[in-house]
Amino acid sequence: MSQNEVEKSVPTLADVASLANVSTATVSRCLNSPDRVGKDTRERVMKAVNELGYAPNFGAQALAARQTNTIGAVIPTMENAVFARGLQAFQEELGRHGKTLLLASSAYDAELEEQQIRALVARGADALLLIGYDREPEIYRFLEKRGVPTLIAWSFNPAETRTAVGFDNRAAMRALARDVIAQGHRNIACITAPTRSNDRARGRVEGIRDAKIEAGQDPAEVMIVETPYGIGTGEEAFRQVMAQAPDTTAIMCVNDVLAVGALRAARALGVRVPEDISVTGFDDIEIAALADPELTTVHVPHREMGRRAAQRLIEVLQNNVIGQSKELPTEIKMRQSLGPARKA
Amino acid sequence: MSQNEVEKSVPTLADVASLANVSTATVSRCLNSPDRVGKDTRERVMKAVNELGYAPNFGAQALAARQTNTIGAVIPTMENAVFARGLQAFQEELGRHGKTLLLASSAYDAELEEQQIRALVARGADALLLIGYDREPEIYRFLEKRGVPTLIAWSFNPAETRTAVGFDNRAAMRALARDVIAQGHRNIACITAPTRSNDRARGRVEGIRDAKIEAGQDPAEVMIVETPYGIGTGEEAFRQVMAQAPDTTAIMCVNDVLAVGALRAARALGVRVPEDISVTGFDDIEIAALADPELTTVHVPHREMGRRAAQRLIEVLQNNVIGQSKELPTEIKMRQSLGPARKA
DNA sequence: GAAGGTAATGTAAGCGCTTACATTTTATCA
DNA sequence: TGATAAAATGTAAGCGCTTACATTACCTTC
Repeated sequence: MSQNEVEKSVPTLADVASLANVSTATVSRCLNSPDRVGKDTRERVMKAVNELGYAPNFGAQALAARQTNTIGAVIPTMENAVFARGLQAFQEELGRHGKTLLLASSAYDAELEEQQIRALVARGADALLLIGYDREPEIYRFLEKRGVPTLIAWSFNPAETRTAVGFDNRAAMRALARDVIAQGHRNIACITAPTRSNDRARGRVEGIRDAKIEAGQDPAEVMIVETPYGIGTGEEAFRQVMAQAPDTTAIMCVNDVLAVGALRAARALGVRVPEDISVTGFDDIEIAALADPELTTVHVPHREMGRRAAQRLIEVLQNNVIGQSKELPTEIKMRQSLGPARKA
Repeated sequence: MSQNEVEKSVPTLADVASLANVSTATVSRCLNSPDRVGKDTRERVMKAVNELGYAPNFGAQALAARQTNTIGAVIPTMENAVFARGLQAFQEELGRHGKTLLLASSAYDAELEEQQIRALVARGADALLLIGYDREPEIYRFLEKRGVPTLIAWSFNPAETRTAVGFDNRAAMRALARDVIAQGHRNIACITAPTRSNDRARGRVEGIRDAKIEAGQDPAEVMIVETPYGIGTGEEAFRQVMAQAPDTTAIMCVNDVLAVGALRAARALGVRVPEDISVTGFDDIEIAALADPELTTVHVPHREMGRRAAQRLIEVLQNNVIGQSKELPTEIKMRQSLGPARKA
């Protein structure tokens, strides 16, 4: 020992160094690349580390190493099960690689999202995960200027240049719409979340129109009701469709939550699903299978998406190259809420 | 201008200072305590900041200021809606005060939780939010040694000394159990999540026993089935109760997810709820009101808890004092799944 | 056994910011 | 108007770590 007065404060690298009788450089090497240090030296240093209960100072490390081992994510909200699920997998994978998650949410508000992105960058996020492509070009410019690698999730669009790990929202909904049309439905309504600065919702709506066109029908026939995310808003939207377009035989919702709302409203109104009207969702979250009738929907591999996104970002940090976009497959879950169109 | 060669790299405080023709100290003051700087100087500096697109370097700031403005939280999992909801509110409130959330999850695993706590501290979390009291004393010692203020959420137990913002799990369940007993139930079963290192679940189970005792009944009569969190596991547990204790007239579950599982199993088995058997939940998440029959449960103010927890932690960082524990009220939501006990 | 190479360690220069303290400018008032 | 206080700004010393480069120790090899 060679101590001074009180051992009050937190030990630093230098304390460890002097205890182990080596230079700070050696201690640093011991901690960061142990094989570049002799065996007995290493043991001596590690012993000192334990004895002192040393742990590196984060700020100093970040400053000197120029990275924080922290990855940021900005999602619309954790209260939406799809994001909670994907993010959980994302965080788990990050943790497995020694990275930590910095999290912020935008409440589906573009301006708030921008603020949050800036905040995460200011907090030293080494890379960023963002949901969907839609965003002011200015933000992307900012990110590039700061050199923060960014990955898009939840969307995959071959027409876009940015790297994404996601699925083709439009194609997925188009596939489901084909099935709906195949059941004889022509008067289709769509309940959607706001499509402004939300390419996922917009793509899904487009998918329905695509299928109408394919079937030789007029895409303008599709009644669109835009409403915020929620069960209650889904109920209201259903009522609105019934009131304004009583001929409707199928309602396609851009997510399961709105669809469950529709189902509830149908029951309350005494409308039978699927005998009187069919309802479909999107996402395949837990309540989809729990609903009564069980909801026909599009299954999205949220967990896999989160996990892969994390892997991608970790790769970027290592190789400094963000690879190709990756499209994940979706799958139609045919359940009870979709049936043949009723006769007019 | 007074520049050298390429304006490639990220601008620093010094760049701003020389552009604005002031010292770095003044620039720093402009950014951190603007009122300590003259008006025109301030304007000149801010102009330079914008011109250069300057943003502070996180590591340097953290190192010099000895804080990161980052608050950590370790939760069991985001996939559980109660945590997603509470955390969402927590993060929103943090954001409102310029703090950022560092998030990790433990998957209900004590050892993983410890790792995550250490990781967040290593990433410079200024303070920590933890779920429940149960935890190795060693971890608390570590946190104290490192001087990281810690707040407990989701639990409130006057017998514990640590500061918490939560609710009294035991008392809440006791109250619900009283209502169950008042409906004539005596053969009560309890489906619970693992109670080891989970004082919330344990408290809820205890609450049932408390009520039994109050009613002059033997608390040992309560059949306990422990199973991991999930709808599927809830279903299984329900079957197990039916098989082993067919006299049971009420099943109290420690959370809504297990209860919904029980409800499903009941339907599959042709057991009517509540005519044949009553089922109760805990938490009051969305599916509780969506279930058929609607689930009688205990409403927990998750969002308020998250918000208050954030406020507390922010206070600590300012005043260096973590105040009194705060108990939040819960409320029994009487719905359809609880009814009178069937006659033997 | 001298030359040349490799492995282990040390030296010290930053990284970009905050802040205590020193200095200069401006305002106030007898 | 000069003394004095208050406000504005500057100077410079760290904060604790990483890492390029320099140095030393230790093997090989012919």
